[in-house]
Amino acid sequence: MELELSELQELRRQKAEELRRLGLDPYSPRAIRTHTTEEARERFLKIESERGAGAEDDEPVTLAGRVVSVRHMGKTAFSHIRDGHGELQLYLRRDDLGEEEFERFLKLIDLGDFIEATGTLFRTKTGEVSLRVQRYRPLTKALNAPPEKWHGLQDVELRHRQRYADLIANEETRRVFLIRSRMISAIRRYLDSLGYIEVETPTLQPLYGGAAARPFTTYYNALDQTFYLRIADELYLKRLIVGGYERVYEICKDFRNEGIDRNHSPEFTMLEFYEAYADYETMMQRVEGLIVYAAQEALGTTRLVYQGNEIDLTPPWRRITLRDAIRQYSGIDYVEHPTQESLFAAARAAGADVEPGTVWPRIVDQLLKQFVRPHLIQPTFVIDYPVELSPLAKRKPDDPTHVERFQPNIGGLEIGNAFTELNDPLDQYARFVQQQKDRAAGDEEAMPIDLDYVNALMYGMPPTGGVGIGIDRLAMLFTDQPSLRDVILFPAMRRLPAQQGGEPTGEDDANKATNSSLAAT
RNA sequence: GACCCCGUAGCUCAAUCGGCAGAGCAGCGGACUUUUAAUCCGUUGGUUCUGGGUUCGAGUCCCAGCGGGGUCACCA
Repeated sequence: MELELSELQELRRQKAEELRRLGLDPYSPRAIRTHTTEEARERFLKIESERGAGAEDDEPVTLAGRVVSVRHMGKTAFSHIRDGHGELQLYLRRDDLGEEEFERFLKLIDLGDFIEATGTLFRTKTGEVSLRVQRYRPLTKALNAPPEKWHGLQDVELRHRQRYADLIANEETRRVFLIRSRMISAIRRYLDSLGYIEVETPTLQPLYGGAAARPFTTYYNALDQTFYLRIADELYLKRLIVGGYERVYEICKDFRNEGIDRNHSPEFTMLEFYEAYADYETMMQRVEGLIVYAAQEALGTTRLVYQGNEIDLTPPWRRITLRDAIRQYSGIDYVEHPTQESLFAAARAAGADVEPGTVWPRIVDQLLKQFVRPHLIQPTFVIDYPVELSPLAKRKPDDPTHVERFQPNIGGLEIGNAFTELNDPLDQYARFVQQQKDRAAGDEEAMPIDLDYVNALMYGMPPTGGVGIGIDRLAMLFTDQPSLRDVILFPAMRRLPAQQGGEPTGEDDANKATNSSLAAT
């Protein structure tokens, strides 16, 4: 099958052919660079500080990178190349390169190509550190022209479908994912420094649990059974606490087969960490410490701006019980409305967006979402949730209707969920049974009973605190992005017919799976 | 899943009330030996997302579809 090239692509292909005719490989197997652009600039600044203004390097350096601009002026040309560390200007003169090489650069090197350039560092009269090129060599011919140089790539769909082009065109995109990466590595360093061990638990699970969500379903051919992509790793991590590890964490993808919006993605990244002999008080301090450290490492500050709001991460963070928060922002005290009918009426009267059939816990949740969360701009722990909302959390000793649970909220975003873990196996079993009743009553997201987990608890889990942090939401906060998709490198998109080289072959799996939502369709 | 908005050159965007599809960047040709979105002269490039319909005439209006975005629902 012949790949059809556009007019512009064909022109560039011909230039690649011309390079070949000249004995130059348009797809060189290797680059031989001596310095990154960053190292070259540092080198020159050092030389300049030693020898004074006007100094020029006397040793040649070789740089490699993508040509991102060319300004031709008769018998000279300026060009910027970009590598993974930054950009540096090339200064090309016909008198330095010879007429043939100089013309060849102008004729055969395009924006987007990778080249290698050797020369000496100096500062132009306009003050820019530059490389006076003695020779250059093509490394990679780009057949696609880069997006518009001034506006970059704006089309949201293209930016997501072709993230590579977005990264080439938009400095901001490069910044966002760099910060995300630094944030995650800082999180690992922080937990490692506290003696946490990083573990890996199954992505494909025979039974899903640890959260209320609809799973993606797939078929495990080798085991001849339906499996689920994990919606959480919670129950596995707590099994490890049962096993005797004191501090464990995992950063992984969770999958929830639900809607996509600016705060939700069916495939998202979660950090969960569990600590024996700790409770939710301890874990609040852990969260404060973790996020402050990550911000300091990734951003160099603990004061940030999210969507126009200035946020100060300095601990201690505000704490407010869920009951007080809802009372303060909606005027409703849900404790005074223990029945669905009563709470529903009060919620409706307050203007809450709830349907008549909404169950009691969901009304509470709606009140939280609608009235409280938008006000939680500065870091705030909302604590102590009704037991009905939290089947895996431990009850408060002085109030068995509530559990020791908190959710950190920053910038109006719910960035996590945590509690003192329920370690009473019989209470846990009873909660599972209640979930099963909810499921029978039509709650598709109620958790299935996990008897093996109950069995694990029967071996004894010490008092334990656990936390889940939504890494993507934290990345939104750190990078001031309004949508989760802006901090996910390759957000899921519908497949375009034109994108396929052929039909995908996932049919066996799709046919066997009772729910083929995971399989290619 | 419902509703609303968007889809024009490789990219960024115009196109009056329904009346000859245009500009900038990129590309191509040329001038220019320190430029910074270089500048200047010339120039190529269109299935206006797809398929129907209305009309003398559709980028524009109507219907359906595809793709994306937003709001809602769903998402402890």
